[in-house]
Amino acid sequence: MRITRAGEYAVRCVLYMSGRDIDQIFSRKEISREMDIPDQFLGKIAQQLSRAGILEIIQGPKGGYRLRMRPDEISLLDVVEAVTGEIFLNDCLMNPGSCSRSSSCSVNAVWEKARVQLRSTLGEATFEKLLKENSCLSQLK
Amino acid sequence: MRITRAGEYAVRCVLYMSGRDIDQIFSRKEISREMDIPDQFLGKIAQQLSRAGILEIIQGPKGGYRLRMRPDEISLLDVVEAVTGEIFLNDCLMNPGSCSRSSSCSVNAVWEKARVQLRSTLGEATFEKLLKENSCLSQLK
DNA sequence: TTATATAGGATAAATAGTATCCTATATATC
DNA sequence: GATATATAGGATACTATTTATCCTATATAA
Repeated sequence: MRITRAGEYAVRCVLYMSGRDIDQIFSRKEISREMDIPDQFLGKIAQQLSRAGILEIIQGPKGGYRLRMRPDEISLLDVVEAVTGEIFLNDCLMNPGSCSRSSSCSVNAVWEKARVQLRSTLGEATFEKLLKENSCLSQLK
Repeated sequence: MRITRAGEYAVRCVLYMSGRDIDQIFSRKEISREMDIPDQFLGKIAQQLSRAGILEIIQGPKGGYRLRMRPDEISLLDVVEAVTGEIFLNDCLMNPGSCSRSSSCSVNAVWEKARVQLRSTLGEATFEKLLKENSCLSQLK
C-alpha cells in the first residue's frame, strides 16, 4: 500500500525541473545528482514520463529532458500513474470477473470510494501548488 | 499501491464470521473452504487478527476462531491494518528523518492528506454496514 | 567524423509477499 | 490419564515485484 520508489523518483524529477526554467533542458546526470536518483534508473523513469507526455527526451550532446507541460498542468497523480500505472487499491476492481463472492462486493464499493478520493487528492496537487507551499515544517503536523 | 492478498483474505474471514452467529466457533477448515483461503495461510492471518483483538483462537478438537468484537465495532481499517500494519502511502511519512529535500515536503503533505482520507473511509466501513449493503451489482458503477 | 548523451533490451540483485512443512501445544472426549 | 483433533509458531520454500545496472544502438552538436 505504498508508492514505489520509482514513483517517488519521478516526482522528484518533475519537481526539480518545475522549480527552474521551464524551457531548459536538464541532463539526466544533473537531475540524478541533485535529487539522489540512480542515473540509469532515472533513464527508465524518464521514458515513462515521456510516453505520458509530461516531458520530452532530447538525445545527443547537450541532450537531456525538458518539460512538455507547465507545472500547473501536471499533477502528482499524472506523474505517479505515468510510472506505476493507474492506481487501484484492490484487485477485484481491476478484475471484476474474478469476484465470485457477492458478499465481498460491498467491500469493493468502499475500496472504490477510497480510490476515487485518493486519485482526486493527488489530481488536485499540481506541481505549481507544490512549489508554492515549499516550507517543510509548516506543512506537516 | 495495492492491498495484499493476506489483507483481502483477512477481510473475507471476518466477513464470513460476521455474517453468521457471532458467538459461534468456526473451524479454520470451514472458513478456508468457504472463502477460498489457503488453509495454513489463514492460520497465520488469524494469529494477526487475534493479536489485534478482533478474534480469539480456540485450540483442540472443536477448536477454531470466534469473533471477539461485534460487527459494528470492526472496520475494514481494523482488519486490514491488523494484517498489513498501519497504512502509509509513502515512505517519508514513516521515516521523517530520511527527508532531506525540503522541496519534497509539500508533496508529503499531500500524501498525508490522502492517507488520512483513506484511513477514514476504511474506518467508517464497519462489517455490520458491509453486510447490510450486500447486493453486488447495485454497489459498483 | 567524433564525442556525448539518451534509448531500450536483457539481466542481475534485492525485497516483499505468498504459501507450506513440521514439531509443539492445548483441549474435548473416551 | 490416553488419544485424537485442531491450532500455534518457527523455519523454509516459492513467487512476484521492484530496483538497479550492463551493454549495444541511435541521435545530434560541434
